[in-house]
Amino acid sequence: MSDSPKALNFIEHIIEEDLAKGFSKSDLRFRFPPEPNGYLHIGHASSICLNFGLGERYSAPVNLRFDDTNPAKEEQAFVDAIKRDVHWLGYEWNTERYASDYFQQLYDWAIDLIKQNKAYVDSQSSEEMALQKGTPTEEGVDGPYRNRSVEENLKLFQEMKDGKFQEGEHVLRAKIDMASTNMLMRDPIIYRVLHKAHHRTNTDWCIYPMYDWTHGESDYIEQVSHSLCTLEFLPHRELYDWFLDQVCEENKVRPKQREFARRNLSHTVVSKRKLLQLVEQNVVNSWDDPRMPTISGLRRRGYTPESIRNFADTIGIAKRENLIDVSLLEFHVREHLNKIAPRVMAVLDPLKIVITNYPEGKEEWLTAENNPEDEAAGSREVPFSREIYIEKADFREEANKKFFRLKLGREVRLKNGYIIKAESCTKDEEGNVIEVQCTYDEKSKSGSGTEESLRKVKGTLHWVSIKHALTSEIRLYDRLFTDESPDTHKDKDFMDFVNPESLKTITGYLEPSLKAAKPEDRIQFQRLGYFCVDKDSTSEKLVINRTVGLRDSWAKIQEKN
RNA sequence: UGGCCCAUGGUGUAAUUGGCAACACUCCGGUUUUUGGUACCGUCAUUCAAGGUUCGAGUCCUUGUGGGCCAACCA
Repeated sequence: MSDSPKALNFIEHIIEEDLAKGFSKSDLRFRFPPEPNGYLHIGHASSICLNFGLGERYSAPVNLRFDDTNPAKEEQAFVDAIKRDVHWLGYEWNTERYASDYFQQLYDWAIDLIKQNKAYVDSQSSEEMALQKGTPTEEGVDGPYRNRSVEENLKLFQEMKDGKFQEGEHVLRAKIDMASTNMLMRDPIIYRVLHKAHHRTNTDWCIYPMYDWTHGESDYIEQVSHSLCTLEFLPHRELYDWFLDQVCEENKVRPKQREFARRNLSHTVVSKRKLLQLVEQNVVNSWDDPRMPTISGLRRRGYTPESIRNFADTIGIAKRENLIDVSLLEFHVREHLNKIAPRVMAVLDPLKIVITNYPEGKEEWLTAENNPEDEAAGSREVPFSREIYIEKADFREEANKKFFRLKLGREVRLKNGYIIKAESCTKDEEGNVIEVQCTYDEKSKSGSGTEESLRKVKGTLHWVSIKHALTSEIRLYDRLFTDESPDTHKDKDFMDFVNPESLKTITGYLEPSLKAAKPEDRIQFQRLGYFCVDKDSTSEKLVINRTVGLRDSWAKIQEKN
């Protein structure tokens, strides 16, 4: 894979340099480190694809490591959901790890730090400590407990561990430099007291290590060679390295933290807080609502793992601010679904057609190709009869030459069927067309090979036999936000940009072959778009989500007029 | 009145490490088509600015401009 002609991203360049400098390829190791306090979303997918993609490229192991150091926020349910989502994306982790597996080691190392006079127990309030910490432009000052004796520190830390203190009474801090230009080096807290049950260690501990102390050391324990995180952790690197300096042994791999810019997707938000707000305020129905940018939402929407991986692959990875247009994501679903989704006919906005010269009561089954992109997909039979539905938008009494569809006096091809001609139509009191009377050319049947069947007519319409149609609930999804970057406006709340038409529920009429469809089945409704059977479906009634519409150049032509 | 990071078409990412600015998406135009889909072809940049080094700069240096991050007992 490493001889792939594809251009390398800057992380890969770093790895190649390390390799060139003598780092052993067999020592390469990566990790994906989610905190189990929420659901994975499209932004995480980039990170997952980066890390696991590196694992594939270099045949290196990738661990799934849960960064579970804050029992106040973390739950087993999230662990399960995260594992399911990573798996669904198509990745296998080498080993499943938990930062909590290392609590004892971390504790032992903390004792060493204290003994070396590199850590101390601070007994001030967080407000007092914040005051001493200074600001980005002002140096901090040493606090009153900074020079406690090693013995006292040892004793207090032991008592913290033994549960002798309330939350907030004491913390353990690394003794680094209160005057550092890097705020994170101003004696960062490494342990706090938390009387909370942990989803894995239960009540074994009442002190919990902080992120900075935990993450790098966990990388070291796992011998992760390249620890990749997002840009906001860049200032943490100095601390990451400082902590590593305290424990690193010479013959072991020293992990290297490198930072990349998180990918931002247009027309959505991705912060856990905002996603939660959408759920709680019932803007969406759940975390896996098909409008959510969560992996579970995308899955339910009908996205394929391949399309998400291809998307992640083409957007790449870099260090600059970015806003990736959803159209790129949509391109990748269409690209994949075009290859794999069986074609099927469904009418979503029906107009009744009566074929007046077709015998009443007659029905015949026509052969329809399942997927023109995939011969192996075979064919199926669809029923045809005297009364069918077509889309309202496919008929006009009069129209100019650009309108390739059905109009009075003109012909059109019914997909997989006959050529029909519109003769007349009937309207309701308001003037709406409610039925069109057509005649068909009996010899024009698709695939019959007759001269008539080979006639070129400009338009081809999808249709469904009324008598045979299955009715189903169709959920038409659109972008959740009308603004491309809803949460970056200084004067407006992201909720102001919620698209009121992000979901339209209608009734659709489907060809009967869909009867056996199951949740997560993906299909193309010809000329309409890609759809996916929803888990809300019952044996009585299908519920079908629109994943994404087909590209629609007709809509563009109309927009221009 | 600090420190650090970043800047390449409308969008995202490349550029063999100083040698013809490339790929994908979008947009627009066209060819093919029993999906106005797919496929295929074509158009769209003086690389934030100004200086400097060099035979040669997107790449190196300086300054400026613009954007981002940093003061949670979160990760």
